[in-house]
Amino acid sequence: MVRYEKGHKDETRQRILDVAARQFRERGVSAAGLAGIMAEAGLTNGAFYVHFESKEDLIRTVLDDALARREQVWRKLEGDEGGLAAMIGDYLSARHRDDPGGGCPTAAIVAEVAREPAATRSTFTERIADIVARIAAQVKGPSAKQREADALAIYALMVGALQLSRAVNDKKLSDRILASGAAAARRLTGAP
Amino acid sequence: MVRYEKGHKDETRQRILDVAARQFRERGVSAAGLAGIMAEAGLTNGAFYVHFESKEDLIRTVLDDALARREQVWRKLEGDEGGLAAMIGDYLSARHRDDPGGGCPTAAIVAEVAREPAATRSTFTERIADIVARIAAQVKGPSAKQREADALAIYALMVGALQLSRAVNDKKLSDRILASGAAAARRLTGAP
DNA sequence: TGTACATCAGTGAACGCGCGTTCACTGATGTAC
DNA sequence: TGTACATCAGTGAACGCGCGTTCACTGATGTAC
Repeated sequence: MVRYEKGHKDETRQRILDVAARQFRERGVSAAGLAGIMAEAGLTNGAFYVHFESKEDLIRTVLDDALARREQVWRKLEGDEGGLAAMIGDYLSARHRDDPGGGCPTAAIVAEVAREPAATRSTFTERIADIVARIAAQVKGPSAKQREADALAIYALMVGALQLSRAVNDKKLSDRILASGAAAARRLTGAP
Repeated sequence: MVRYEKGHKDETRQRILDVAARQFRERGVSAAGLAGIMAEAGLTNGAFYVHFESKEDLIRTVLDDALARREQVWRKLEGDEGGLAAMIGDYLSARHRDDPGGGCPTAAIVAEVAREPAATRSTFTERIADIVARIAAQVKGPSAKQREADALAIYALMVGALQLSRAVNDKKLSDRILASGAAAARRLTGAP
């Protein structure tokens, strides 16, 4: 019925991943259903299992894929002097706050990841370690240990502030959370 | 069938709230079902609607109740010199990390709160504002504005670090997240 | 060149199950006469 | 004092619905002879 061009299956798989990544971040991992994801990808229920073993497999793959893309963004900063400060401002911006579906997977689903099986949490751990290493490479500090510590704190602060800014129902408070978080994160970078 | 002692209904209601607060934090708000909550409270499905209008009503009430209790803990620090530093250490401890069900509701469900209706988010906002005000009262800073900004950043950092420490599947990294988060949060208090 | 068959991404109905919610009913108590 | 009735926290079965997963089937293509 369908003519299978070369790479057709890979494209379909990537389309499912993209839709799932968005829905997981927008609705939450446990609230997003496979039927809804497949429908938005233009497919029916059954085709899901041609591409993935289970929902857990999908979650793991989405995390791996989405966080790897995030790391690429951080990697671009390498060697850029004011890059980290700019990245902090971009992360804690109204635009990012108002687009959870297209934003940081960690901020959207970190609490749900904590409840997932070991395999999923291990995938998450590897990707987070990479991202933290990117931040650490941009931080001023007397030792590698101190730079990693500061990078961990900066990332935690960004993730926490973005989530709080999304949860509160008061625009001005939400804006203050973003601004205060960004200012404090910059202080932690050790920049003059 | 049951003899209704004075305050019996209030006790039952509080028991449902306590069980729900624990299950919401342990499993997540959308993954925790009413039937399971009622069963653990020693009741059957139907009795739920004698006490609450809907699941949303329960979520709102749990948030109000659990965060008000959290604020009481912060309130005890008032006037205590090293109280804030101790509180940060307690919040970012292995004990708190390993007991999500009995811990901070914000760290456990803030991302889900962001997806709730306005009424729920407003309740959350009020309680968060109270807690941040408690932290601000303990922070050193040149102005009320700066103290609120620092308090917001400290709270965001604590929430983010606790969540990350729970999600990663590497004990040593998890411990480093807690320690680095606590050290950075203390730096933000403005203490010498 | 034409025919038979294997491949495989995708279809769509069905599985058992748990969800939030509703409702007729129970039965111990308090109140009215 | 005894009887009739109202109250109401709680029971337990049922509602429609969506969940993750399974599976017999479809039909366009590539391959073998």
